[in-house]
Amino acid sequence: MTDRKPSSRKRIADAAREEFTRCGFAGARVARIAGEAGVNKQLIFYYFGSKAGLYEAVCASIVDAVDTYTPPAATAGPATEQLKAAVARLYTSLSERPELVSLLYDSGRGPSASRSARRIMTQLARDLEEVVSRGQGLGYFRDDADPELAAQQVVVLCAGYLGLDRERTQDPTNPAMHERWPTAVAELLARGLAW
Amino acid sequence: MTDRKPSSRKRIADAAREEFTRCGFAGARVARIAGEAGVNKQLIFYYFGSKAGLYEAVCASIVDAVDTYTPPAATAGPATEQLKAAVARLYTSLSERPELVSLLYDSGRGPSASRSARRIMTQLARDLEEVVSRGQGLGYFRDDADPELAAQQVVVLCAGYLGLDRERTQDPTNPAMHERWPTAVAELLARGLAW
DNA sequence: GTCTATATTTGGATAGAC
DNA sequence: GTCTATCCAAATATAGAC
Repeated sequence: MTDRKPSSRKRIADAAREEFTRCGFAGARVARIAGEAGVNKQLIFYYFGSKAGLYEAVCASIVDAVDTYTPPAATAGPATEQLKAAVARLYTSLSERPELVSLLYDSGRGPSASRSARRIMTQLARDLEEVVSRGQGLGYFRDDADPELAAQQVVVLCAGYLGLDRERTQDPTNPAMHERWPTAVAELLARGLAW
Repeated sequence: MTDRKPSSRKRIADAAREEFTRCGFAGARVARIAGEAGVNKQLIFYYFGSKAGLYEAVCASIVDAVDTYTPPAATAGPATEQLKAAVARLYTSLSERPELVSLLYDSGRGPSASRSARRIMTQLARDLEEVVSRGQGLGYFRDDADPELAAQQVVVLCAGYLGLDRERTQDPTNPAMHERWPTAVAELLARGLAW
């Protein structure tokens, strides 16, 4: 609050995250990042050494953010409601943080992106997995279902959908789909997990 | 058979498809494509004018291939079996043609990739959509289900999974997942569509 | 820490011979 | 149609002043 303007380093990191998200590692331009951050290009090399170094720093901070992210306490009520809420949480998180989706689907194309992608995937699935397990324990869901698999299916359904061209998934002329998707995902899984 | 060696033009196009698939548009290198095709770099410009022109030609040929692709006649038997077979077909197609997945998730980053991605998506969903509709008509599936939505969910589940880092989805130390995934997808959808 | 100026390298593209 | 040689612009990176 007191700092009206973040440090140069932070502004660079923020601008870089956006640029890498939009263009991928190869398509990103250091000059654009500098311009967007309002600093000299050279300052980027001063802080991060190289474009690759900057990319790795960005990946690390993204991973950090999801690692420390604690999902809200479980909603009370029947397991299907909790599942619905968990899917909505995930979908919202991914919508608000396009860098997660981008990193997931850009891995293997940037330096060391694979490892980051793996951790993000695991972390994102965790919340879901717990909800499913708990639902099983309480007898709401089939006990021969695999919670890890179900969680992965949800993550793929959400991230995979949002990873498709934004012009379509967030098409202003058809906002319906963007709204309907998470609901449909929750419904599908609820049926998949029912006895 | 008679041509033991395809034309230069074709070899360039093939090499380009692989390079763009692996590296994306921005990461692809014209020199590497030439090397892989066993031709001079200049020849690429002679045929395709520019890197962007080459990319668009590759996209067009990919779209063409899926457009003319006719899915095998429906398997006889109960709808859930047909669904299972259709999912397996889709998953196999996508595994064998990584360029489809790549194009789907690289759209918006290459010239005119969006349009191609859209057509591919639609085309891939078609087979599935028919199977679901037919299953509904025969009373196997809930008639309040939306076949288009179900088909899209299947495509996202398959393409979204294969789009994740190959080191994971096709991890040799864990080939189990690569094998299990399509089965799990079919099972999930079957439950989702059941009465 | 931040800038100006510049070097270096890479990569897309052209000219022209054969 | 295919090659050799070369150009030019763009992009990463360095040097050094303030």
